[in-house]
Amino acid sequence: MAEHFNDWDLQAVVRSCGSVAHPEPAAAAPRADQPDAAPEPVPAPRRDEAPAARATPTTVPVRRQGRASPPAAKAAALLYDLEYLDLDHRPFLLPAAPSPSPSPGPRAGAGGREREVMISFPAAAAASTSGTQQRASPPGRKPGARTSRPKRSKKSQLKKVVREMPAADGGSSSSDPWAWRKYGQKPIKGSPYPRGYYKCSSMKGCMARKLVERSPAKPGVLIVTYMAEHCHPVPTQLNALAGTTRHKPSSGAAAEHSAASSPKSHEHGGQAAGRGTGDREHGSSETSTVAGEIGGEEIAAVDDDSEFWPEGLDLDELLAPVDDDFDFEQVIEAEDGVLGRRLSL
DNA sequence: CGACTTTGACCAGCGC
DNA sequence: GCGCTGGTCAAAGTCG
Repeated sequence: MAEHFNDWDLQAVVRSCGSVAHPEPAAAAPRADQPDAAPEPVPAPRRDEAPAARATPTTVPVRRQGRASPPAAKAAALLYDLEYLDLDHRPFLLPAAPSPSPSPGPRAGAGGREREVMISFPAAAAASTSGTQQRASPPGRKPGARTSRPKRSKKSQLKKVVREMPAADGGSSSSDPWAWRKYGQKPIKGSPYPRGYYKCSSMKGCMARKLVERSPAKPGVLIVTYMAEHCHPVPTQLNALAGTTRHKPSSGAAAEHSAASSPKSHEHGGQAAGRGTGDREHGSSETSTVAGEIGGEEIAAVDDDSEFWPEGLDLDELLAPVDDDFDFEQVIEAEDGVLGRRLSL
Protein backbone atom coordinates (compact mmCIF):
# COMPACT_ATOMS: atom_id res chain seq x y z
CA MET A 1 0.00 0.00 0.00
CA ALA A 2 2.54 2.38 0.95
CA GLU A 3 3.86 2.01 -2.41
CA HIS A 4 1.37 3.77 -4.33
CA PHE A 5 1.70 6.60 -2.05
CA ASN A 6 4.87 7.31 -3.64
CA ASP A 7 3.30 7.86 -6.88
CA TRP A 8 1.38 10.79 -6.09
CA ASP A 9 3.39 11.56 -3.21
CA LEU A 10 6.02 12.80 -5.44
CA GLN A 11 4.02 15.19 -7.28
CA ALA A 12 1.16 15.87 -5.26
CA VAL A 13 2.11 16.29 -1.95
CA VAL A 14 4.48 18.43 -0.48
CA ARG A 15 4.42 21.87 -1.61
CA SER A 16 6.32 23.31 1.17
CA CYS A 17 4.18 24.58 3.79
CA GLY A 18 5.49 27.77 2.78
CA SER A 19 2.42 27.70 0.80
CA VAL A 20 0.79 28.80 3.83
CA ALA A 21 2.78 31.79 3.46
CA HIS A 22 2.76 31.35 -0.20
CA PRO A 23 0.10 33.31 -1.71
CA GLU A 24 0.33 31.45 -4.87
CA PRO A 25 0.27 27.84 -4.30
CA ALA A 26 -1.36 26.88 -7.42
CA ALA A 27 0.82 28.94 -9.47
CA ALA A 28 3.75 27.07 -8.32
CA ALA A 29 2.08 23.83 -8.58
CA PRO A 30 1.46 22.56 -11.96
CA ARG A 31 -0.56 19.95 -10.44
CA ALA A 32 -1.53 20.49 -6.97
CA ASP A 33 -3.68 17.61 -6.75
CA GLN A 34 -3.10 15.36 -4.02
CA PRO A 35 -4.51 12.27 -5.03
CA ASP A 36 -4.90 10.81 -1.80
CA ALA A 37 -7.78 8.83 -1.25
CA ALA A 38 -9.08 9.17 2.06
CA PRO A 39 -11.59 8.02 4.30
CA GLU A 40 -14.67 8.80 2.64
CA PRO A 41 -17.51 9.54 4.70
CA VAL A 42 -20.02 8.03 2.76
CA PRO A 43 -23.28 9.41 3.42
CA ALA A 44 -24.98 6.31 3.34
CA PRO A 45 -27.27 6.39 0.56
CA ARG A 46 -30.19 4.33 0.83
CA ARG A 47 -30.17 1.74 -1.65
CA ASP A 48 -33.79 2.15 -2.11
CA GLU A 49 -33.22 5.64 -2.96
CA ALA A 50 -32.08 6.65 -6.26
CA PRO A 51 -33.28 3.55 -7.79
CA ALA A 52 -33.05 5.10 -11.08
CA ALA A 53 -29.47 5.61 -10.54
CA ARG A 54 -28.78 2.08 -9.95
CA ALA A 55 -27.91 0.60 -13.14
CA THR A 56 -27.89 -2.95 -12.08
CA PRO A 57 -30.45 -3.54 -9.59
CA THR A 58 -30.46 -7.09 -10.42
CA THR A 59 -27.25 -7.82 -8.79
CA VAL A 60 -28.26 -6.69 -5.45
CA PRO A 61 -28.00 -10.03 -3.92
CA VAL A 62 -24.37 -9.99 -4.13
CA ARG A 63 -23.31 -9.27 -0.74
CA ARG A 64 -20.01 -8.56 0.62
CA GLN A 65 -19.01 -6.88 3.67
CA GLY A 66 -15.89 -5.17 4.32
CA ARG A 67 -14.73 -2.33 2.46
CA ALA A 68 -13.11 -4.01 -0.25
CA SER A 69 -14.83 -3.36 -3.36
CA PRO A 70 -14.00 -3.66 -6.85
CA PRO A 71 -11.77 -0.82 -7.07
CA ALA A 72 -9.14 -0.68 -9.48
CA ALA A 73 -9.99 -1.44 -12.92
CA LYS A 74 -13.24 0.08 -12.66
CA ALA A 75 -11.57 3.26 -13.06
CA ALA A 76 -10.84 2.46 -16.53
CA ALA A 77 -14.28 1.53 -17.25
CA LEU A 78 -15.84 4.27 -15.39
CA LEU A 79 -16.17 7.23 -17.46
CA TYR A 80 -19.18 9.05 -16.79
CA ASP A 81 -18.95 12.68 -16.80
CA LEU A 82 -18.47 14.84 -13.92
CA GLU A 83 -20.43 17.67 -15.06
CA TYR A 84 -19.79 19.64 -12.06
CA LEU A 85 -16.23 19.46 -12.91
CA ASP A 86 -16.65 21.31 -15.95
CA LEU A 87 -15.50 24.55 -14.72
CA ASP A 88 -14.87 25.97 -18.00
CA HIS A 89 -11.47 24.74 -17.60
CA ARG A 90 -11.77 21.51 -19.29
CA PRO A 91 -11.26 18.94 -16.73
CA PHE A 92 -8.93 16.34 -17.79
CA LEU A 93 -8.26 12.91 -16.70
CA LEU A 94 -5.22 12.47 -14.74
CA PRO A 95 -2.93 9.94 -15.96
CA ALA A 96 -4.07 8.07 -13.05
CA ALA A 97 -1.43 6.30 -11.31
CA PRO A 98 1.62 6.50 -13.29
CA SER A 99 2.89 4.05 -10.94
CA PRO A 100 2.94 0.57 -11.91
CA SER A 101 2.42 -0.23 -8.40
CA PRO A 102 2.08 -3.84 -7.90
CA SER A 103 -1.00 -3.59 -6.00
CA PRO A 104 -4.04 -2.58 -7.78
CA GLY A 105 -3.37 0.80 -6.78
CA PRO A 106 -6.23 2.07 -4.97
CA ARG A 107 -5.17 5.24 -6.34
CA ALA A 108 -6.55 5.32 -9.66
CA GLY A 109 -7.20 1.87 -9.10
CA ALA A 110 -9.39 2.37 -6.26
CA GLY A 111 -11.70 2.73 -8.98
CA GLY A 112 -11.07 6.26 -8.79
CA ARG A 113 -10.82 8.20 -11.82
CA GLU A 114 -9.22 11.40 -11.29
CA ARG A 115 -9.57 14.57 -12.98
CA GLU A 116 -7.68 17.55 -12.27
CA VAL A 117 -9.33 20.74 -12.71
CA MET A 118 -6.87 23.42 -12.91
CA ILE A 119 -8.14 26.75 -12.32
CA SER A 120 -6.35 29.83 -11.66
CA PHE A 121 -5.61 29.86 -8.08
CA PRO A 122 -5.64 33.45 -7.25
CA ALA A 123 -3.86 34.55 -4.24
CA ALA A 124 -7.21 35.14 -2.94
CA ALA A 125 -7.81 31.56 -3.07
CA ALA A 126 -4.86 30.88 -1.02
CA ALA A 127 -5.96 33.46 1.32
CA SER A 128 -9.29 32.01 1.54
CA THR A 129 -8.11 28.66 2.35
CA SER A 130 -5.67 29.95 4.71
CA GLY A 131 -8.44 31.87 6.08
CA THR A 132 -9.18 28.91 8.05
CA GLN A 133 -6.10 29.38 9.91
CA GLN A 134 -5.96 33.04 9.89
CA ARG A 135 -9.15 33.42 11.47
CA ALA A 136 -8.94 33.00 15.07
CA SER A 137 -12.14 33.83 16.52
CA PRO A 138 -12.44 34.99 19.99
CA PRO A 139 -13.55 32.47 22.42
CA GLY A 140 -16.97 32.63 23.69
CA ARG A 141 -18.23 33.20 20.30
CA LYS A 142 -21.68 32.15 19.72
CA PRO A 143 -21.82 29.08 17.66
CA GLY A 144 -21.58 30.01 14.16
CA ALA A 145 -20.87 33.52 14.90
CA ARG A 146 -17.68 34.40 13.25
CA THR A 147 -15.77 37.50 13.19
CA SER A 148 -14.63 38.88 9.99
CA ARG A 149 -13.61 36.19 7.68
CA PRO A 150 -11.06 36.69 5.07
CA LYS A 151 -12.53 36.99 1.72
CA ARG A 152 -13.21 33.74 0.25
CA SER A 153 -11.62 33.16 -2.96
CA LYS A 154 -13.92 32.49 -5.74
CA LYS A 155 -15.05 29.08 -5.15
CA SER A 156 -14.78 28.23 -8.70
CA GLN A 157 -11.25 29.27 -8.93
CA LEU A 158 -9.62 26.67 -6.91
CA LYS A 159 -7.65 23.97 -8.36
CA LYS A 160 -9.32 20.74 -7.84
CA VAL A 161 -8.66 17.17 -8.44
CA VAL A 162 -11.60 14.97 -8.64
CA ARG A 163 -11.49 11.31 -8.21
CA GLU A 164 -14.12 8.75 -8.32
CA MET A 165 -13.97 5.63 -6.42
CA PRO A 166 -16.24 2.94 -5.38
CA ALA A 167 -17.99 3.75 -2.24
CA ALA A 168 -17.33 0.32 -1.12
CA ASP A 169 -13.78 1.09 -1.20
CA GLY A 170 -14.45 3.49 1.47
CA GLY A 171 -12.76 6.04 -0.56
CA SER A 172 -9.92 3.74 -0.84
CA SER A 173 -8.75 4.85 2.39
CA SER A 174 -6.06 2.47 1.78
CA SER A 175 -4.55 4.79 -0.65
CA ASP A 176 -4.76 7.81 1.47
CA PRO A 177 -1.91 8.22 3.81
CA TRP A 178 -3.10 11.50 5.02
CA ALA A 179 -5.09 12.04 8.03
CA TRP A 180 -8.29 13.83 7.37
CA ARG A 181 -10.51 15.52 9.73
CA LYS A 182 -14.05 16.22 8.98
CA TYR A 183 -15.10 19.74 9.54
CA GLY A 184 -18.45 19.86 8.01
CA GLN A 185 -21.14 18.24 6.06
CA LYS A 186 -23.77 19.73 3.90
CA PRO A 187 -26.60 18.58 1.83
CA ILE A 188 -26.04 19.34 -1.75
CA LYS A 189 -28.77 20.51 -3.89
CA GLY A 190 -29.62 18.11 -6.54
CA SER A 191 -28.07 15.27 -4.76
CA PRO A 192 -29.67 13.03 -2.26
CA TYR A 193 -26.39 12.60 -0.58
CA PRO A 194 -24.67 15.08 1.62
CA ARG A 195 -21.16 16.19 1.00
CA GLY A 196 -18.55 15.87 3.63
CA TYR A 197 -15.78 18.37 4.08
CA TYR A 198 -12.40 17.25 5.26
CA LYS A 199 -9.20 18.93 6.11
CA CYS A 200 -5.84 17.42 6.35
CA SER A 201 -4.99 16.87 9.93
CA SER A 202 -1.66 15.32 9.34
CA MET A 203 -0.07 18.58 9.99
CA LYS A 204 -1.29 21.76 11.38
CA GLY A 205 -1.40 24.43 8.87
CA CYS A 206 -1.87 22.13 5.99
CA MET A 207 -4.52 23.54 3.80
CA ALA A 208 -5.24 20.45 1.92
CA ARG A 209 -8.83 19.50 1.99
CA LYS A 210 -11.19 17.31 0.27
CA LEU A 211 -14.83 17.00 -0.35
CA VAL A 212 -16.46 13.69 -0.41
CA GLU A 213 -19.80 12.97 -1.83
CA ARG A 214 -21.63 10.19 -3.39
CA SER A 215 -22.42 10.40 -6.99
CA PRO A 216 -26.07 11.02 -7.39
CA ALA A 217 -25.99 9.06 -10.53
CA LYS A 218 -24.17 6.21 -9.00
CA PRO A 219 -24.60 5.81 -5.34
CA GLY A 220 -21.95 3.22 -5.41
CA VAL A 221 -19.41 5.72 -6.45
CA LEU A 222 -17.82 8.29 -4.31
CA ILE A 223 -16.62 11.47 -5.73
CA VAL A 224 -13.71 12.88 -3.90
CA THR A 225 -12.52 16.30 -4.69
CA TYR A 226 -9.16 17.34 -3.45
CA MET A 227 -8.35 20.93 -3.04
CA ALA A 228 -5.27 22.78 -2.09
CA GLU A 229 -2.08 21.04 -1.42
CA HIS A 230 -0.46 19.35 1.42
CA CYS A 231 2.36 21.33 2.76
CA HIS A 232 4.12 18.43 4.26
CA PRO A 233 5.32 15.04 3.33
CA VAL A 234 3.16 12.09 3.63
CA PRO A 235 3.17 10.98 7.16
CA THR A 236 5.03 7.79 7.37
CA GLN A 237 2.93 6.94 10.21
CA LEU A 238 -0.67 7.32 9.67
CA ASN A 239 -1.95 9.69 12.08
CA ALA A 240 1.34 10.92 12.92
CA LEU A 241 -0.09 14.04 14.15
CA ALA A 242 -3.59 13.18 14.45
CA GLY A 243 -3.45 11.27 17.48
CA THR A 244 -6.31 9.10 18.04
CA THR A 245 -8.13 6.89 15.92
CA ARG A 246 -11.48 5.94 16.86
CA HIS A 247 -12.21 2.42 16.38
CA LYS A 248 -15.06 1.37 18.35
CA PRO A 249 -15.35 -2.12 19.31
CA SER A 250 -18.05 -3.34 17.28
CA SER A 251 -21.49 -3.66 18.38
CA GLY A 252 -24.57 -2.71 16.72
CA ALA A 253 -24.61 0.88 16.10
CA ALA A 254 -21.29 1.13 17.59
CA ALA A 255 -19.77 -0.91 14.95
CA GLU A 256 -21.43 1.16 12.46
CA HIS A 257 -20.28 4.22 14.10
CA SER A 258 -16.84 3.09 14.50
CA ALA A 259 -16.10 2.63 10.99
CA ALA A 260 -17.89 5.65 10.34
CA SER A 261 -16.28 7.73 12.74
CA SER A 262 -12.90 6.54 12.65
CA PRO A 263 -11.86 8.81 10.12
CA LYS A 264 -8.44 8.58 10.60
CA SER A 265 -8.87 5.17 9.79
CA HIS A 266 -7.26 5.86 6.66
CA GLU A 267 -6.99 2.30 6.58
CA HIS A 268 -10.47 1.69 7.18
CA GLY A 269 -11.93 3.96 4.86
CA GLY A 270 -12.43 6.29 7.45
CA GLN A 271 -15.09 8.40 8.46
CA ALA A 272 -18.33 8.43 7.32
CA ALA A 273 -20.02 11.48 7.53
CA GLY A 274 -23.02 10.00 8.58
CA ARG A 275 -25.54 12.44 8.98
CA GLY A 276 -25.25 15.97 9.33
CA THR A 277 -27.33 18.56 8.14
CA GLY A 278 -27.49 16.69 5.05
CA ASP A 279 -29.03 13.69 6.37
CA ARG A 280 -31.31 15.60 8.35
CA GLU A 281 -32.42 17.47 5.46
CA HIS A 282 -32.55 14.62 3.22
CA GLY A 283 -34.18 12.60 5.77
CA SER A 284 -31.80 9.84 5.36
CA SER A 285 -30.59 9.00 8.70
CA GLU A 286 -28.01 6.81 7.45
CA THR A 287 -25.21 7.22 9.67
CA SER A 288 -23.14 5.37 7.49
CA THR A 289 -19.66 5.13 7.40
CA VAL A 290 -17.55 2.73 6.09
CA ALA A 291 -18.74 0.47 8.65
CA GLY A 292 -22.18 1.20 7.76
CA GLU A 293 -21.31 0.56 4.30
CA ILE A 294 -19.91 -2.61 5.17
CA GLY A 295 -23.18 -3.49 6.51
CA GLY A 296 -25.30 -2.46 3.73
CA GLU A 297 -24.44 0.48 1.70
CA GLU A 298 -21.42 -1.08 0.59
CA ILE A 299 -23.31 -3.78 -0.87
CA ALA A 300 -24.97 -1.38 -3.01
CA ALA A 301 -21.74 -0.02 -3.95
CA VAL A 302 -20.54 -3.31 -4.86
CA ASP A 303 -23.36 -3.82 -7.07
CA ASP A 304 -22.69 -0.75 -8.87
CA ASP A 305 -19.16 -1.41 -9.05
CA SER A 306 -19.70 -4.72 -10.37
CA GLU A 307 -20.97 -3.11 -13.39
CA PHE A 308 -17.63 -2.21 -14.48
CA TRP A 309 -15.72 -4.87 -12.89
CA PRO A 310 -13.15 -5.92 -15.31
CA GLU A 311 -13.09 -9.51 -16.01
CA GLY A 312 -9.47 -10.20 -15.68
CA LEU A 313 -9.22 -8.37 -12.49
CA ASP A 314 -8.27 -10.35 -9.54
CA LEU A 315 -10.39 -9.47 -6.68
CA ASP A 316 -8.25 -10.86 -4.06
CA GLU A 317 -5.40 -9.03 -5.34
CA LEU A 318 -7.23 -5.85 -5.25
CA LEU A 319 -8.72 -6.46 -1.97
CA ALA A 320 -5.67 -7.75 -0.40
CA PRO A 321 -4.80 -4.51 1.14
CA VAL A 322 -8.01 -4.29 2.91
CA ASP A 323 -8.85 -7.81 3.41
CA ASP A 324 -6.92 -8.01 6.53
CA ASP A 325 -9.86 -7.69 8.67
CA PHE A 326 -12.20 -9.73 6.77
CA ASP A 327 -12.55 -13.18 5.58
CA PHE A 328 -14.35 -13.65 2.48
CA GLU A 329 -16.23 -16.78 2.21
CA GLN A 330 -16.61 -16.84 -1.34
CA VAL A 331 -16.72 -15.02 -4.46
CA ILE A 332 -19.85 -15.28 -6.30
CA GLU A 333 -20.71 -14.39 -9.68
CA ALA A 334 -23.81 -12.59 -10.45
CA GLU A 335 -26.06 -13.14 -13.30
CA ASP A 336 -24.49 -10.64 -15.45
CA GLY A 337 -21.16 -11.99 -14.66
CA VAL A 338 -20.68 -9.50 -12.02
CA LEU A 339 -18.47 -10.56 -9.30
CA GLY A 340 -19.54 -10.27 -5.81
CA ARG A 341 -18.18 -11.47 -2.65
CA ARG A 342 -19.71 -12.75 0.39
CA LEU A 343 -17.84 -12.66 3.49
CA SER A 344 -18.35 -13.84 6.87
CA LEU A 345 -17.38 -11.86 9.80
C1' DC B 1 -6.03 15.10 27.47
C1' DG B 2 -6.05 15.46 22.73
C1' DA B 3 -8.17 14.58 18.48
C1' DC B 4 -12.23 13.63 16.18
C1' DT B 5 -17.36 13.89 14.88
C1' DT B 6 -21.59 16.19 15.00
C1' DT B 7 -24.27 20.05 14.16
C1' DG B 8 -26.19 24.74 13.91
C1' DA B 9 -24.99 29.10 12.37
C1' DC B 10 -22.40 32.50 9.83
C1' DC B 11 -20.88 34.32 5.58
C1' DA B 12 -19.56 34.98 0.75
C1' DG B 13 -20.38 33.96 -4.07
C1' DC B 14 -23.67 33.61 -7.55
C1' DG B 15 -27.94 33.83 -10.11
C1' DC B 16 -32.25 36.00 -10.83
C1' DG C 1 -30.96 43.91 -4.03
C1' DC C 2 -32.49 39.52 -2.48
C1' DG C 3 -32.45 34.80 -1.79
C1' DC C 4 -30.22 30.47 -2.40
C1' DT C 5 -26.44 27.51 -1.88
C1' DG C 6 -22.08 26.02 -0.71
C1' DG C 7 -18.16 26.27 2.38
C1' DT C 8 -16.40 26.91 6.92
C1' DC C 9 -16.29 27.72 11.81
C1' DA C 10 -16.53 26.36 16.42
C1' DA C 11 -19.11 24.58 20.60
C1' DA C 12 -20.40 20.41 22.50
C1' DG C 13 -19.92 15.75 23.00
C1' DT C 14 -17.41 11.32 22.26
C1' DC C 15 -13.68 8.25 22.29
C1' DG C 16 -9.06 6.13 23.00
